[in-house]
This record gives sequence, C-alpha cells and structure tokens, in this order.
Amino acid sequence: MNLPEIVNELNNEQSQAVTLDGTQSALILAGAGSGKTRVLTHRIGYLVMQKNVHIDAVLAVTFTNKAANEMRERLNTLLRRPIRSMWVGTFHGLAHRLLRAHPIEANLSSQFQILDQKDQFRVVKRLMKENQMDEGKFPVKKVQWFINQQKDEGIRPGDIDAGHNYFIKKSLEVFVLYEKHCNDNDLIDFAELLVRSYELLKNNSALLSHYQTRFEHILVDEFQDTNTMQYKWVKLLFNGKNKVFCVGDDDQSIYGWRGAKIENIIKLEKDFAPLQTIRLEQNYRSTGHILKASNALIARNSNRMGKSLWTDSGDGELIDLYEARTEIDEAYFVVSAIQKHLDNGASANECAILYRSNVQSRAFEERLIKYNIPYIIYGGLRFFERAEIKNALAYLRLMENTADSVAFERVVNFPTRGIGNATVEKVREFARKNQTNLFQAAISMASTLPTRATNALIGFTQLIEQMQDDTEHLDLSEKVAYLIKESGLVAHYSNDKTDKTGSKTANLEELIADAKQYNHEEDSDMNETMGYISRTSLDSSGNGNVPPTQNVQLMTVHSAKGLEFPYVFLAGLEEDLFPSRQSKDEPYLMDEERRLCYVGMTRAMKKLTISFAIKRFLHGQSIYAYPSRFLSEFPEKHLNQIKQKYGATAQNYQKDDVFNQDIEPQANGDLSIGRTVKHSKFGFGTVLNFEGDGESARVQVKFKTAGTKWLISAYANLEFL
DNA sequence: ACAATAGGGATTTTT
DNA sequence: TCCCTATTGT
Repeated sequence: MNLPEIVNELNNEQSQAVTLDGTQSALILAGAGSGKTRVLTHRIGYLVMQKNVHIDAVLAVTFTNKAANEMRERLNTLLRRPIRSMWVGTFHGLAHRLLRAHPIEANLSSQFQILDQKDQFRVVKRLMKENQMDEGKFPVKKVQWFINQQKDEGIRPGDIDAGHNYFIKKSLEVFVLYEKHCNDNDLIDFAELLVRSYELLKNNSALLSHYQTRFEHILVDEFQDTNTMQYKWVKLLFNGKNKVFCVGDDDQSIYGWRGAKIENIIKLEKDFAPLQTIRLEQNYRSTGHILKASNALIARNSNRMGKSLWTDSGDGELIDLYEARTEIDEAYFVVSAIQKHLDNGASANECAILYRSNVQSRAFEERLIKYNIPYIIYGGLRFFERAEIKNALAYLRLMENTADSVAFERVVNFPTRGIGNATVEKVREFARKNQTNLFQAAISMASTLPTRATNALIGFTQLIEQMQDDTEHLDLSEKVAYLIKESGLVAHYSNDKTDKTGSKTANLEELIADAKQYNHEEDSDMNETMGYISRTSLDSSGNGNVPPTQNVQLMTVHSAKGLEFPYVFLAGLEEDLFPSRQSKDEPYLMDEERRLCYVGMTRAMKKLTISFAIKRFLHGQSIYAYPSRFLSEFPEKHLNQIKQKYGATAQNYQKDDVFNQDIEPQANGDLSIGRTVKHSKFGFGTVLNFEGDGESARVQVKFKTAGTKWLISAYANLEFL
C-alpha cells in the first residue's frame, strides 16, 4: 500500500493526524461523527506500511470488545496480512493477556479464573453473611461498589483510613476478607485485572522495560473514558521514547459515574509531553439543524476543551419535538412516526429509540408489538450472563480445574441432588481449616457426614470426574454438548414450567454452537477450554455469530454511544428523568447528563425526533413532569414543535388514530404474544403473555379499557381476531 | 425441594 | 407497577 491509499478520502485534519511524524505523541480531539475510528486504524496502517513499524511494536487499546473486533477487521483489510499476534484489544483483555503470560510473577497460578460482576456479588455477599453483617444496613451492592471504586483508583485495603466513617470501616473489613478470599482461590475480578497487571510491571523492572521497548506506539481509543488505573497503566508503559496516540472527545464522556476521569485528557498534555493536539471538527454524520442544536446544547457546559462541529451537508430537516400527554401517548406517536418512515421505504434497523433509563422501553415495546414492527431491545441480560449459560460454564470450569471454588458453589446442588446449605457449609469449613479447595474437601470429608449427604457429595465429585474422563478426547463444542446433557442441565430445563418458550434449552444449544465457532488462535497462550472460559467472562455479549436483522433498535443513550442511525427518536426529555433526578444537585453530574443528551442527539443522521410526556406512570404512580431543561438550551429555530390538540387522549388514538391505522395481526388460530383478542365482558385487548397451553393455559391480556388481567383460557372464552 | 407469598428497591453498566 | 430475592409453608 502506498501513501495516497492510506490518506485516501481523509480530510486535511484527519490526514494530518494519520501522517504525524512517528516521533511525536498526539492527542486527537475527535468530535462526534468526525471519523475517529478511521483515523485510528489508518494511523496504524501508516506506521506499519509507511514507517516500517513492526506490527508487534503496536499496542492499540479500546473500551469495548466490539470496538476491538472492528479495529482488528479493518486492520486485516488495510494491512493485507494476518494480525493475529497484534496487541489490539480492550484494557481488560490486554491486562488479562499480560497476566496469562506471566502468572507466577503476578502471584497467580496458571489456572486463575476471572470473576465477573455477578460472581463477585455472590462472593461478597457470602463473606458478608459469614461476617454477620446486616444486609439492611450494608447493602451488598454498595459494598461491592465501594470495593470496585477503590480498585479502580488503584487503592488497596492497607491504603485506606476509614476515620470515623462506619460504613467505610465495615466495608473495609469486607474488602480485606474479599482480597484474602480471591488470593486464596486464584480469583481475579475485572478491576483486579488492571491493578494486578499494573503491579506486575511496576514491581518487575526487567518485564517493564521489555514491554516499554517493545511497544513503540501505544494507541488509545475513547480516552475520555479512561479511569485512574487505566491512565496509570498507559503511563507506566510510556518511557519517553515510545509514543502515544490518544483519541477522545471530552464532550462524550458519559461514564464518570464509573470512575472515568475526563481530566485524564488534560493530564495527557503534561505527562506525555511533547504532545501535538489535533481537532477533528468536521462532522460527516448529521444534518445541520441536528448538529447546530447539539452544539448549542453542549456549549452550556463549563470546562470544555472547546470544539465546534460543522457540516457541509446542509441544514436538513428540523428536529421534531413532540409533547405527549403520557408515556403511552409518546409511544403511540413515536411508533406511528416509525411506521411512516417504513412506509416511505426506510428499513426498520435505520430507526432507533433512545432513552435515559431502561424502564422506558416498555411502552414502546407494547406499541411496536401492536404494529407488528420487528424490534430489538439492547441491554438487560447478555448471553453469557444468563443463569443457564453460567451453570453450564461452571461445569466446564470444574472439569477443567476442580479447584475452581466459584464454579463448585454454583453447581454443587444444581440441578438439585440433595446437597443442602448445611452440607455445603460443612464443606466450606473443612476446606478453610485444611487449606484446600471445596472439591478436595468434599472428597476428603464426605464420609464424616450423614449417609445421605455423603452419597450425594460423592455422587457429585464422581460425576465431575466421570465427565472429565469421558470428554478427554473430545473437542470443545463436543465437550459442551456432552456436559449439558450429562450434568442433568438439559433435563432440568426441559421440565422448567416457567420457561414456556423453551428459551433456556435453546440457549444451551446456542452455547454449543458458540463453542464450535470459537477461534482459539487469538489467545493461544492458554489451552482451548481455558481460552474459551476466559473469553466468555471478558466478552459476555455472545453475539459472535448473530446475523444482521431488520429491527427497530431500542436502547439507552449510554449503549448508543459510538453508533449512528438515520432516524433517531430521543424520548423522555423530562426533568427528573433526563436529566435524572439523582444528578440535579451536583453541577458536575448535571454536566454529564448534558453530555449524555448531546451523545443521544448526535447519533442522528437524517432526522431527529425528541419527545417528552407531561404525565408519566413510573414506579407505580403517575408523576407530572416539566419538560427537560435541555430543551430550552438550544435555539427554537431548529425545532418543529408538535402538540397534541386539547382533548386528545391515548385511548382516542385507537378509534381515531391521527397518525396511522392500526395494523391487525393476521389470525391463524394460535395463541401468541401480540394477538388481538375479544372478551365478552372486557372487550378488546392484546395478548401480552401466556403460560401453559390448551385448556389449562393462562393468558395475560391487556384490555383497552379494563386494564391488564390474567385469564384462564378455558373459562375466558376469548375470541381470537 | 419447591411453590406460594411477602418485602424491598427501581439511572446509566464498555469490562 | 414490576421484578428480583428471601422467607414461609407444604
């Protein structure tokens, strides 16, 4: 590849950033939609192809696995060579890689396991219980949060002086116990990945200088989202001879509440001097009105680094602003507008509904069902966080390493096999006294227990050993397929009456498929099973092989960061919702809310529609709300205000839908979610849910006037329309 | 061991 | 209101 090809289709500033001399560190302030990912990948392309930098001398860090995978793909195309060995990944992924490469130096066994958020919660909770701490006074969540907060700052228990703060004092006790528990059991939580790998290098000068020399170029994406530890991590790898290339946008920092420090961008200029700063201010995404309104909004924040985005794509359409009576009315309006876009030839996945809080998705979901518009809600449980998947993986972990106590605890009595809490507590105590793991303890002490418990425990350990033997020569996906049957998980979930759609067994099947397409090459410093287990913790999304679909996308503004859509609906712009009530007392929190709003608005390419409701049903009660302050923070000239005529109510739309006609789902005789039904007394309604089938089925119906009810199908005499 | 029931909490969540 | 967890009862 030659130079023209690398800078092809880059504007002046982009190309200046990409072709910066290799001897200089740089900060690229890249506004929303200014092509930062492109700059980042092309920069690497430039260094490798033009400056003959070896790909192993490049370290590229992102925040999400999605971003890392995208960069890998783009680099593959750009460099036209395999980049398998390249250090491109998330902070946590790369820290993990360091620890796997040098476990001994990091005081770990080669078998160490990663604790995800939920595993961590369970551990903290148990430790608190053992320490007789009152969960009422000390919520596990808060203590867990406290511990993680400290770790994100690189603070160890010994560094903390609780003073007279009782909560800190008690949390600190748990922190100490927690650290001991993790060390004894070879466990690493997310924050610990960073702290531990930092300490690994810090305390080992030979290793440190090896990596400092090796990584001639360190590139960091989304720099505004780095927390203290991540910043220190990058700084540690910097020795003054190598160079950093950081891309970020202070206006899009929306994770301050998780420890991200915008100030890190400012510290950069001091700690990595000399530093060249380049601003990317041309926006290629949004039309004029959207961009100008966004600019005006974000200009209200103080302490900005300063940037003003412009576009040459013209003003485009005005921003629609809809004043809804209720959240239901809001959903009616938004979904009708989406239907219009679809009628005009847009596809569903070009439309996104963004909101501040997940609870807001419900009203939209119901309305989308009514319209038969396909949709997907992001957020909520991810694939590898599902209980059934975690259970299957716990068996896999135990088979791989019987010392894995987290896995042991999880499945020793699941599916139930007569090992109750009392028995497990005895096993724990034995393990503690004899400095051994739970699995060993179970084998050693089983005979000292009542016959029933003895048999059950021996049965369990033998099951694991049996499965180890049987799968010795199987590959990963065959192993998974074997274990989900042999462990009794499939049998258990097929009998699960609460899972009417069979989604749990389907998920287990999906796990087999996922294991099959696992590419072990990228983490070849572990065996295949360990590599797979680690990946499932580090990237819990599980959408490795999800086919692209045509769905309206529903998500929080947070999860929309980095994405763009032609038609964006930004909903719930009300005081106390967006901005959130919890943020209104602190100016710095309010600034983050404003940035969040800015992020939401700048997702829109062609058309932005903002809405708010005067009255909203939230947490079991109706609340009257004022329009969000953000709405008055940009000029009205960018707005097209739409108000519902007085007297119109949500109910009226059904008879006399001012936006669109209802689309009736086709009748096929089957009971299905979304079906319209008629009841002799309650009238028309929509099926929201059901359980069981045939005569014994119970159906949940939302009636137009009578509210939502559960009905016995056999007595209800529902007429399916 | 499981189903029924009562109580409490309910921003955001890259890893 | 709704959902998740802890407790209680069979």
